[in-house]
Amino acid sequence: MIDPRILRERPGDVREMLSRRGVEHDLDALVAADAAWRRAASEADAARQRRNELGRAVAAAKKSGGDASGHIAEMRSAAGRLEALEAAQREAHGRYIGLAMSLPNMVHESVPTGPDSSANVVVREWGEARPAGGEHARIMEGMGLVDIERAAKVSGARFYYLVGDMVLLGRALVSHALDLADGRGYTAVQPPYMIRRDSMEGATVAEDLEEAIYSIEGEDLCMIGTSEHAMAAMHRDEILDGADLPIRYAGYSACFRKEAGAHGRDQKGIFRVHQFDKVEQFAFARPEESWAEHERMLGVAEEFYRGLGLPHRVVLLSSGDMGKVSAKTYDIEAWMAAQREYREAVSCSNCLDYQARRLRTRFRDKTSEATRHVHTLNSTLVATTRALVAIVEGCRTADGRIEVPRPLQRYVGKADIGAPRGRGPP
RNA sequence: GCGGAGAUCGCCUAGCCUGGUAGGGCGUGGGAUUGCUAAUCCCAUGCUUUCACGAGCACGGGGGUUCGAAUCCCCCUCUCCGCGCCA
Repeated sequence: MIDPRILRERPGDVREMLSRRGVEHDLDALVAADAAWRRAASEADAARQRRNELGRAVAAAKKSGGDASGHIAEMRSAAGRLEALEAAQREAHGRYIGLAMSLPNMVHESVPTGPDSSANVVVREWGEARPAGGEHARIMEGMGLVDIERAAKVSGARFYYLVGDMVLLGRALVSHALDLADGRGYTAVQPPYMIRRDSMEGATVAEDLEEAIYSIEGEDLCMIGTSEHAMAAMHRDEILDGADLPIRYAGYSACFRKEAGAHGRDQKGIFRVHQFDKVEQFAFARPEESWAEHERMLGVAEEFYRGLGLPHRVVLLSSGDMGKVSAKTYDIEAWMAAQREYREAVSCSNCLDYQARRLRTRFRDKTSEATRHVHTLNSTLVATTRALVAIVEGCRTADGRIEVPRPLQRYVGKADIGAPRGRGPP
């Protein structure tokens, strides 16, 4: 949710945001609902004040043994009026919230304006992006490192069994990411993989909830699409101590995605799947420090890919390509050698106070001070499946083995991966 | 899953039976005094809104009864104890 003050004082800026994002939204209805709600609230407020005064008068009269019947009669008639005013207030507030919750976040001035990814801007490139022939699905299946067919039989499309050394390599990515995060001031957190619907609604927008998120039938629970969802909601309805900021978490979890809008895209292998493991950077920051935190966070993710020796580039997403909760997003796109393309491996966003407002996460330095909403930021450190694809396609030796990136070797226990020693599935 | 007990302003707690402005202690912040640390005293210390005075809201959440609910009734959530089941 954006600050209602922006809506009231600078509606032109909000309109500009909508046009830059290419999103339709009934702003007039939202502004009207805001005004109606505030009016209804102050009317109901006045009626409550009158009721409270009368209540005190009744109590005083009864205490002194006097006759309170006159006041009680007046309260009786005021009660019906108050009820009607409260109903009007509830209705107006519901209308306002409904419209405000679906309004996307403001867009930062440094974000390029454009309809889609074609307007994204490449910020920098790293490493030598060499094309290669071996497609990850074929390589991995050929070496018995993944079983897509049986996963399809058991679970359906976009699932996979990882097998043998590929499991160790995935685990190594997670271990290395957690160690790096620890060294950069992040506290590791393994969050709940299912969260209640109202928590999910605070962390994401309604349309993503429908398209991307799995719900548990018969329960008020959703599967997280990323640990970001669980981390963002972690301090909901809290007032944090400003001295504790920034709070940096490295969320480690499985991620679940419906991929409902992706029919036909990236069908092969483990590139686009319903489930993967991810280590995610998440930060709660002071508003005046959040842009520096954003760059810092991107830097940690870049450090991870540089350390693995994986060629990649940093891209600043355009206004039309960004998520609705983000004010500015960088992607790190890793080189996928067989696709001969850079593809998204990391997404690093500053959400300003948009999530914090929805989740009521605030802070202050002294109890005498007014509360302010924190800023929330999130960035992938590593999504295992995407990184595995980049490694399998990009790190092949002349004799067809997969070279384990140096920082991962201590976790995998070997320098390269060949065919399994007769233990893989036939 | 069954039985029992609970949830009050950062922490502890009173109030609930018997409905009528949510009180106290600790901690924290500010001030006074005392040649220091300490002790003592005063003020402030849930949230929202207001330039301010003030007003409203708040006793886990939501309904209901009532002129009026922390208090009575119903539903839900969570915590603790015992039993059952279980990695």
